[in-house]
Amino acid sequence: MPNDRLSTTFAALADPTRRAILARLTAGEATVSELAEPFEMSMPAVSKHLKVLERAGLIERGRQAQWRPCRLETAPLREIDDWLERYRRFWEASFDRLDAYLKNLQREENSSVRKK
Amino acid sequence: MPNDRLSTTFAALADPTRRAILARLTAGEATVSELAEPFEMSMPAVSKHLKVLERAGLIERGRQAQWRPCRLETAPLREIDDWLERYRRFWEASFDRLDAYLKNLQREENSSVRKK
DNA sequence: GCGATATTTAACCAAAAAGTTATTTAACGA
DNA sequence: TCGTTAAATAACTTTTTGGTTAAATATCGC
Repeated sequence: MPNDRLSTTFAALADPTRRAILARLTAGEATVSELAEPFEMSMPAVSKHLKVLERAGLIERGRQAQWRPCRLETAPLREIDDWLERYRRFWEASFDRLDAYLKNLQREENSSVRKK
Repeated sequence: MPNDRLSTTFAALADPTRRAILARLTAGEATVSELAEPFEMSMPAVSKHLKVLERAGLIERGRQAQWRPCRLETAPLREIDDWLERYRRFWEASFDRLDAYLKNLQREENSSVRKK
């Protein structure tokens, strides 16, 4: 919960409900009730999730009568994309991919053996 | 704190200490003490951060005598990169960038007016 | 085997996250 | 103005996070 921008953005994205809300908003604006509909949780809970997204700058809210339509704001996602840049070279070379693939295979084998 | 992979990764990245550790590891493997050195916090605290990174699959740890060298693992970052894909079209067209820029200007004007 | 070094684990604490229910605010429509 | 609908806020609870200090574990060098 540090308050620098990147931490706030990552924290906001570290919840599947909030990511689902963002995904829904790629289809266009939606009201709070519409956003809440797919989830088995109370409206105040959704309201809190929206506040987290808003404070992170991932959504903006307008006003139309008693509705507060939400829309997606991608600036913070762009910042994450920029942050990732530094790490891309570690996977973009194809030999790195192969290497990772092999390590992954190995790791999965190990863990399934352990689980037995 | 949900336990799906994306949430775990985002949560791990939502802390500046942990991101600094990852950044350090782009320069190569490092021991726990080496990683701890720049921070004003106890070793156990760093150890906990490393455990969070390890559980997220962002680092792997080896053994050399009494040292546990850590190295970067980028697979989870790749997953974030993939997740971002869906949102890229919202900022990649140049008119979107201009649009965002104008909205931003507007918002800043509004909020400074409100603050007066 | 013993002392030193590197790291983890245990036990604890304060603050924050994520949910609840009940209440309040805001705006509509008749 | 009154009832209804949409949403936010208040007050509260439980769990998680991120830190602490003190103790335990593992491995080296001798």
